Amino acid sequence: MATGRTHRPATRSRGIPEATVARLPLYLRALTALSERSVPTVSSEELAAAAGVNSAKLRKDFSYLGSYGTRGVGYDVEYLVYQISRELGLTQDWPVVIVGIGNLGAALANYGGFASRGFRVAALIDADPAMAGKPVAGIPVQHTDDLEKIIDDNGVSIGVIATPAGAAQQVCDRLVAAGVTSILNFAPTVLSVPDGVDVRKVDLSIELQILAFHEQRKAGEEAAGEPGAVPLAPKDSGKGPDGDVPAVMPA
Amino acid sequence: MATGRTHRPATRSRGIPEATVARLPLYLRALTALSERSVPTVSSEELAAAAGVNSAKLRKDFSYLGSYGTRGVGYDVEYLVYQISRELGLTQDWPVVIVGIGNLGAALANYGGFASRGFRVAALIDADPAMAGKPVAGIPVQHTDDLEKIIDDNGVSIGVIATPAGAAQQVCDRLVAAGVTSILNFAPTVLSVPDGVDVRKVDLSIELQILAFHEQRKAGEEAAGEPGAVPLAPKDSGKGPDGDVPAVMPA
DNA sequence: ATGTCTTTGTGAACGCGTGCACAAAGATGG
DNA sequence: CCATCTTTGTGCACGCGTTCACAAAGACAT
Repeated sequence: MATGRTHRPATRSRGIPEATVARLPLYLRALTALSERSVPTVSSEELAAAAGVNSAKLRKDFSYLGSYGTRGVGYDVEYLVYQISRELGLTQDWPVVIVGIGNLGAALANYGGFASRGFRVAALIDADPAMAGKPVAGIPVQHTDDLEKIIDDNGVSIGVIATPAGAAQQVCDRLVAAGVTSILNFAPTVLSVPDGVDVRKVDLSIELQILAFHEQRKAGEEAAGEPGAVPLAPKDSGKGPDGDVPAVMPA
Repeated sequence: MATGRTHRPATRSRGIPEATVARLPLYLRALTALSERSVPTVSSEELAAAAGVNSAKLRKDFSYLGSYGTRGVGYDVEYLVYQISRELGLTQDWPVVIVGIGNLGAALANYGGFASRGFRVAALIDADPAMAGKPVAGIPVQHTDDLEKIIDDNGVSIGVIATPAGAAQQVCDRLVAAGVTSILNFAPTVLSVPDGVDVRKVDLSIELQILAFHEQRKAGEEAAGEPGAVPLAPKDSGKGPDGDVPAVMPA
């Protein structure tokens, strides 16, 4: 691209495509593994294979960060680890609160992957008074009443919601009002937030349903032999006819 | 967002776009809520709002399934619930095994969202002999040695991997060899699988890293000139891509 | 220095997904 | 039966992301 200066004001969002941002953590993980094995350099081909992506895509991704490679050699592993870490903002410490300490919330609190890289569980919050003070993963659970104070005292800007669906929006509103601007939502609900707040959703049952769709398609195809000629209902998966009938027909 | 699957042509001759499939569970959830409130019909506008998507997108999504709406009225809720359920393959029962019963695996076993719609936890599997026989979520944990037999006996085609990263690929290989063709992977590793096997990845730390990127960008931008609330000043308030001092230069 | 070989960085084409805007379809009321 | 109103279904254009293919850049050997 431009061999000279960026042709755009600094106030504009840096031109890194969202899809690229989503892959940077993947590259970082692969690079960290290489770094631990003291591998000095790596080619786009090798790294792409380790990250499970196309090598041209990887090179283009890195080109958005700048020209950190050496032609004929590859990329310097340590240098790239640093650059990606910096780009992702992992050179600083991010305090995180987890709200909703049920089975999932407790698992998240115990999850090593959080602390491993830049993230620190600053507090655990739950609405159940019986939980208050009880330590989970070595951190005492605090009551929802103190949510705003906890956010403020710890300078938290990232919140994790692991509450039941019914409580998620309310918790979300309070987090945002208290200053949280990034939310990772595990509750099976659509959260509405004001502009400027990022929400990422992790929905376990949706992932399973998507798998089920493909699974059914696979089963249907092998029954039909060749796809393409079946306009409707390749549904039987070999488990026998189900005799389902629509509960309601359209008027 | 938590995507991640093996690259494949995917679009069969008569295929529903992948992006649409990913939204169907969202619609289904919204429709189920309406159904429980005995709402007879719903317009694309209302349903789209409930699902958090654009109404034109929703109508186009439904058009891939067929013409189930009535112009001037909207969509019949019950009928649409049935059609989407059928399309996703949720009218049949999907036995699922969870491998790796640590904090996360146990949380998944207890997660109500699984059983709620078509999915049934057929077995819990762990490599730790001390876990064997111990009930989790009312289901006794079985040892990894019996993995193949369990898959076979229960006709399992969907597996959930919640093991440490180091064990994931090996577990994956055994699942696939035993007949599993869809895998939901929680381990922070890239799994390689043969063609015909679908993998979806849920990576908690990647989600957080993506949030951190946006969070950093937001913090960097507001340094450019907005008076008033400055919640917390990031140490690395580096604004430009250039100008920062790298810790390590490429050799 | 020069040539060869490796690997990056990127221009360009392509395909997918999104959203606008509108005509067609059907309900509803007179 | 006709007019009007509501809402669907979709043609179309646009932008993003992916991939190919190759010239440029540098390492390395002679």
